[in-house]
Amino acid sequence: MTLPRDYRRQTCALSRSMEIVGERWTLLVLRDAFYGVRRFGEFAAHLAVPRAVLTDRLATLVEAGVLARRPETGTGRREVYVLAPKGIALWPAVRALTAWGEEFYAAEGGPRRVFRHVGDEAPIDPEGQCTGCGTAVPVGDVLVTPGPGLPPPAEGDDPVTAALARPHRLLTPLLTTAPQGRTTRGSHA
Amino acid sequence: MTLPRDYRRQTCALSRSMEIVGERWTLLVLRDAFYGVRRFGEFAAHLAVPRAVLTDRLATLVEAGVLARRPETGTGRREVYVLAPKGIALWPAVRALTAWGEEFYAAEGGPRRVFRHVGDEAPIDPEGQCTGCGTAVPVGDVLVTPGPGLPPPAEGDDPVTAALARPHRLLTPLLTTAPQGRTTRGSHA
DNA sequence: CGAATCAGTTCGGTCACCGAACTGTTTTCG
DNA sequence: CGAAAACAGTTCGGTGACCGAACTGATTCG
Repeated sequence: MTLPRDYRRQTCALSRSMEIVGERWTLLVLRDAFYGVRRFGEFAAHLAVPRAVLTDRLATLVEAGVLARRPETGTGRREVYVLAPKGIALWPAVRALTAWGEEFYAAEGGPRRVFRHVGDEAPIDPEGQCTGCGTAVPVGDVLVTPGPGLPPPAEGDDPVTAALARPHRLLTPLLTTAPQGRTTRGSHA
Repeated sequence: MTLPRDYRRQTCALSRSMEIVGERWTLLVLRDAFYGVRRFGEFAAHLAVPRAVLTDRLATLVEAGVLARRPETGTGRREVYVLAPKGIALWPAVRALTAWGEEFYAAEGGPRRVFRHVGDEAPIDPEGQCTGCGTAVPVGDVLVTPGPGLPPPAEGDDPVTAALARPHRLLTPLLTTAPQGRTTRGSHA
């Protein structure tokens, strides 16, 4: 595990952020963590990231206090990675970048996923306001729902992709059963 | 110039964004563009990025429609890089990441820079709302002001750094006079 | 004209990333 | 219990991106 690459001689706060979350794959790992992905194999299968890189990113994020590594609650004795408060504070950034991608690289037919307010199910705008009730939606009250641009579920989908085809609340565990074998390739995210 | 690295098999909108703005230095280039940096040499001196990498990033962003390359208005016949509407739409993402860095990696004494609403000069919160009047501040009405955590101006500062020690409105040209020689190292951002 | 400025390009060295195979432990199941 | 699968990483060789420094050619200035 290496230290994050430094943007030397920079005093702007954005450079500090980029040292933590600016490396390849890091923001995709955090997005999955918001979606409720928690275990090493789930991240690996869903993202199709080289496992060594995933190891490095998770360790860096844990060391930075963005993620926490802790024993799985309930049954298992396995370790899981969950967002710490410092990681949850990145939600506006993840939402803004996702919204930008939806706006300028929309799929045929419309957005791939829509973030909705869990109360009234109205979509959330790129700034985080509920378009129904007008309030700022806290991250725990965000529902991820499939949009018209989402590809239909396929046979070879990994369990994370399959689970994300159904509405799901952010920060709640996505899978209860164990994911399958490690040779499956990640497919859709 | 190479194509942006692909996050294969990903259908999430965030992956599309990361293919454009997820490469090293890219978001720092865009931040400088919001600050009013426009010329190749200004970016190079302020960021201390390898010039070949800067060439690649600017070309990628122009090709993607995030920046526009066009002749300098008024006097010069030189080319400048300015934000296109698609680039301006990235402001919420840049603001959110900058705010996160200020929150968790603040300098001694406080924030390095504060974004304010040009009307009432009240600070803008991480979600883009003016803490004074409560409205969402459009990017053109944002004032960047030095904060208590900003290092004092030094002798060797490049012109961009020096100019950013004074309040400045986003998207307006930062420098009117020509920047100095290319051997100066970037210092502070 | 001669010197300085400027926007890139070229180049060799180093390091991060990649994919695939492998290791050791834990869990599942006959 | 014992075998087999699942799981969380580690190891490894190859490739490409990034790095700093020097260089090029066009434009501008004195």
